[in-house]
Amino acid sequence: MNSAASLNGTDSPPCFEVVVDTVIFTLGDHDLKIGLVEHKPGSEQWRLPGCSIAAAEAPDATARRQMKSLLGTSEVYLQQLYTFGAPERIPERRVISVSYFALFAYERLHHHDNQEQTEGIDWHSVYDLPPLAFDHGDIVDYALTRLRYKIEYSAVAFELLPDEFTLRELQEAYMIILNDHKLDKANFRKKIREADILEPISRYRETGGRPAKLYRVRPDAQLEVKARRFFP
Amino acid sequence: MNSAASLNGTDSPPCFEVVVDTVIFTLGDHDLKIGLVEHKPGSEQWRLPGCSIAAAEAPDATARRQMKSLLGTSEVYLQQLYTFGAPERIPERRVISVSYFALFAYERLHHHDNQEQTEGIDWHSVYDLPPLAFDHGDIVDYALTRLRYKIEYSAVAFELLPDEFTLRELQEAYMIILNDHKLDKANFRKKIREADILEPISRYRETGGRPAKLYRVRPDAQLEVKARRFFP
DNA sequence: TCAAAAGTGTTCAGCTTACACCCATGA
DNA sequence: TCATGGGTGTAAGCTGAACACTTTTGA
Repeated sequence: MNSAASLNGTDSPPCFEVVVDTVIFTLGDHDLKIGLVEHKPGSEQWRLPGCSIAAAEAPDATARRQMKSLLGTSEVYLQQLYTFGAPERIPERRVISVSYFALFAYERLHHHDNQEQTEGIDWHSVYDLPPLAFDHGDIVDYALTRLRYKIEYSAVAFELLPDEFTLRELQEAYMIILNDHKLDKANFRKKIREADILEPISRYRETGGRPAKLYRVRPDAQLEVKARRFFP
Repeated sequence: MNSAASLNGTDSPPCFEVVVDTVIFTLGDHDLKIGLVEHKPGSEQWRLPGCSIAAAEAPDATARRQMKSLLGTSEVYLQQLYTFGAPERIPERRVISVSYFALFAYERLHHHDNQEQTEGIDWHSVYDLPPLAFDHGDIVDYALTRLRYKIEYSAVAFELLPDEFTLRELQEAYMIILNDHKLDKANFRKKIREADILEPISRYRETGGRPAKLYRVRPDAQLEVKARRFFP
């Protein structure tokens, strides 16, 4: 009954399978979507794409390898989220999951070289998800919360947009991710202008009315905004 | 060379030792300190207290068990931070570390029943740390960053204070943690008052001058402050 | 009566919010 | 010339920073 024994490392420690599960976000059809795979073929249940960590591999590398395999590129914004390890999270197995989120521009799904690689993945709106296996619903909830926090003090929203975009498209990205469609256009634009992270390019996007100027992220932009103090 | 094989789980996945490493913060002697253990007896190197996850144990439970063992109580604020798993992080071993931070009121170190339990731990100022083994310096840096973020949008600072405290003591806690000793007294108090999370008790603390009213956290207080928007 | 520390009110600059307005294009 | 969406300026109100002030105790 002496728990100090295991603290001292005198027992031989147990051994675990460790996987990386990734919530891949993308923006398309005016919606925020994540990539899911069918849990069992033909079943109505879905799960996050997951991948075992290899023996001599860092978790970050596992996540990148997974993106390369699923999306055809590992040039994806990736961030570790949380490690889920409740013993009962997967029935009759003991798997510890290191979760990540990935941000991926929708246009790249249809333009990269080996398009067939993405076939295993189905895209589902985060606002209308099917039943998810295991604790993957919790992982998605957590990923969405963290994504919303993240876009408020850094500029990761650009990772979900094409290289060139209009200010309206950027604003729409924020509104979709935050699920808040009441952002004021004038104030949004002023903030973006003051943040000094975009530069206009000399082309325009055709819209229903006046054409919209196209912008891109300044190559030297400082995307991490210094956090203001909430409290006190 | 087909990475899809391991994605599909057809290979038998490798197996890892997984430990919990905890950065235990406390406030004392007008300083922010963390608990360290000697890496090897008599060496000048230190490390974070760590503990292997047991076969049927959630990582959170491992962290609580560790606190019970080290501090004599598991009633400690605990939060998971990040999972460090680079293959070279520990020479000649393969250990994945799920890191946590813990917040613990200093007074409890000297008042709880089995005081001798804390003997393995030495307390070191985060502003003057000895050399740390492995990647534990990175873990501490990250924990400190996260603690500073956390106290700015939630009220976890109280976890580091005794049950009863003066407003000056609270302000000092913030100044020490943020390493910013220029907080304005009047503005700090106004913020705290408006946050409506404290209640005065009818006793006072003797100080050098006018006695200071003692406060405690309101039992029904909403300690997580809703995040304001940084960006846009 | 003085030092020390607790505790409060007031001003001003800067930011957020709300909203009104003009501009450029296609039908 | 009208509908549509792009794009901007400004006034009102709120927040935060700075600072001066009063209060209560012990020496």
